[in-house]
Amino acid sequence: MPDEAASLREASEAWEALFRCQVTIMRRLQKHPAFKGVNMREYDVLFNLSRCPSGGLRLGDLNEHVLMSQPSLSRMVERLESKGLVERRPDPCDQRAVRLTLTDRGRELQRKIGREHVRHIHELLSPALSPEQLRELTALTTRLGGAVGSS
Amino acid sequence: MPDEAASLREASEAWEALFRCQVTIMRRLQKHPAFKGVNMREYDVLFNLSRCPSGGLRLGDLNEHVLMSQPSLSRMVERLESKGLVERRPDPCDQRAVRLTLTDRGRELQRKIGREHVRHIHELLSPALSPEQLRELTALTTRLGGAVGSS
DNA sequence: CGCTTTTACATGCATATGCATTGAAATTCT
DNA sequence: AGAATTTCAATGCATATGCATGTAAAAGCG
Repeated sequence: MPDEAASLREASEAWEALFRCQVTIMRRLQKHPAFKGVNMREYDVLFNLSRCPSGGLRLGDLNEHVLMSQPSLSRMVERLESKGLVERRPDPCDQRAVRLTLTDRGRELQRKIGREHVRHIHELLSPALSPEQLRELTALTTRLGGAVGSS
Repeated sequence: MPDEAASLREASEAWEALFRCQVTIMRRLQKHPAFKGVNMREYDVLFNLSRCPSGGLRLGDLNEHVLMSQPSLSRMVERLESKGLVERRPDPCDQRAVRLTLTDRGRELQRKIGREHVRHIHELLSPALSPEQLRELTALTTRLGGAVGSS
């Protein structure tokens, strides 16, 4: 049986390293000129909407993928709508709900920012980790996120 | 020579997985009752201050470890000071700078929250990854964060 | 079926955040 | 040394965020 204290430490060290790594990379990424008109949080919303079938995504479902309170997200979507990037329409199956979709302009902007963003990510990560290490990191974080999300 | 497109994809998939994993875990962690009086961002400041020699940390240096603008951090420190958790005193070597230290109350609070926080982290991560995997994740993110931070 | 409870999103309001800028001290340049 | 530039933190101001709550639709229940 493994030592309790060591187990606590291994977990918190992993989280600390993951978190700090994320902060460091995020600080770099969000300085990129691509995020001049739309910040990373807003981009993340556009990105999430771009990755879902044309039916659209409900606000609550979107909210699960984003680090933000429901009211804040509601207002951000409102702003994105007034910028003509997102469309909110009532869900036919549930009159309380709202279905969100990208407008054409929204989709276009997401793709444009996405292309530059991906290149920047590549510039930051590829010099640091080998392809195998990148895949290993992907596997570990995918597994971890999945396990925590469904528990 | 590796394929350019594949390399772009590997890097952005790794970042996407890391980022989403971080969001999922963070959403869980910040709901913990330990963060009732002091939120995670504030705790992170206390934590960073707890990890530095008694001389204190300069605002700008602290800012590099935290995902926040300099003015926001300046004001957060102001609030933490008015709560009696942090002390700001002029840096003897540089009259422009401020050196931040935890007060006794601040250190005590950080430790108290830290203990519960560590336990919660353990509850979330340990069922998902083996000790070896946790160490592997620590190694990869430490390396990545280090490389990006110093580039 | 009517009544209670739960779910999905929006709003009022206080507070936190970021951008642009300032103030002041250190560093650089000539 | 003196002027120009850079660096560190604080502040004005507009905006974004979160908490508590409101509104309305759906689900549960006797």
